[in-house]
Amino acid sequence: MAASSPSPPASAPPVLVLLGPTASGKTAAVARIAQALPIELVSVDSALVFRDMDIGTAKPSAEEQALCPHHLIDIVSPEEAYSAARFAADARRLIGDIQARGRIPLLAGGTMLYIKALREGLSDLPEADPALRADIDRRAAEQGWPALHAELAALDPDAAARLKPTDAQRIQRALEIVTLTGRPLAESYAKREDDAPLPPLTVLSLEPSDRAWLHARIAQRFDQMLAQGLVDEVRALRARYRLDPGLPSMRCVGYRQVWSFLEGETDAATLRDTGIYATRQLAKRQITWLRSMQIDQRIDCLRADAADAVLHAFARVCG
RNA sequence: GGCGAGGUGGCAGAGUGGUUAUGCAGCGGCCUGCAAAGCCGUGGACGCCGGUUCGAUUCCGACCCUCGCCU
Repeated sequence: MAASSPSPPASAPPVLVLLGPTASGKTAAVARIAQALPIELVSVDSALVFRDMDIGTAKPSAEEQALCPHHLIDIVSPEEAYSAARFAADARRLIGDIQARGRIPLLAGGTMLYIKALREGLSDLPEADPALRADIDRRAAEQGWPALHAELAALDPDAAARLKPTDAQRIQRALEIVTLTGRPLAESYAKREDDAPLPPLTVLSLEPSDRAWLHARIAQRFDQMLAQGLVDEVRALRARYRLDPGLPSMRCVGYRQVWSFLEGETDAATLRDTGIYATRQLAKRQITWLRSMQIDQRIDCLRADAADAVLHAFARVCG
């Protein structure tokens, strides 16, 4: 449930968690830890799950991945969707497996909802229904989301009252749940999935004390991605898979902007600008998440020895 | 040097004699099976000097600067 103190009893094998916004240096810290502790990495990242999306997701290199086993990377096709619920189940299973091997699970990434889902559990809700969603999307395109919001209000006034008529994604999900269960949303939410208790988590974060520093790093990194052939990567993806811009994979930061560029909707300068803007905005949302989360220790990623600081903090709880 | 156009918030870009568009960026926040998603909120401006006026970002004049054309 809640995170453990930094020094849990020796009887509880530690589960390490490292969170941080994009470009905060998580990958470097993981590499450092992998050389010092018997860890297996569980990626907490909604973009690293996609196969063949390497450059734009800043996927750890083969060399980095060789330092220790990596999990939940390259596990779905860009044509598919992953989810917080799948993550929670996958991570839970992996933690058990890794500990059974006598190794230490390190969960690292920047998708805070995934960690929340793992820590706090989810309600017992129906999973996504692609056909139903397609139908809702079609009707939204014809009538607009406010109309669907009104439809939800007729079915479940309380649920609708909680959502803005503009909040497309949540209106869709609420409609989906209410339609599939035939019950008010609040009733569905009240039923939690009953999971076995999770081992205690030791949660660290890498956070920038200076936003300008992060912005500079983001710009530099995006330029690097472009230089490494991000545009060609997306071109290849489009040739190899049946993709459309509405897919979760193609809505990822960078990929969405390249898609638009390849469609001829924007020029190269706009691609660079919007790619950087989108990355900054992602980082901002991640930082907002972190501010409200329970974290055992926050480490400033501007520190030259940030990776070492993370390692030392984790080494301490590992005894 | 002459003529023309223009100088509006970090950027782009409307507009008005009095109630300060808008977009982008930034910043703050929300977050239960798409979350690198989706959504909400938000500060900030009229080149400079003088004049007209009850009142000028808006009208007039000078000046400075920018761009284009001409010499």
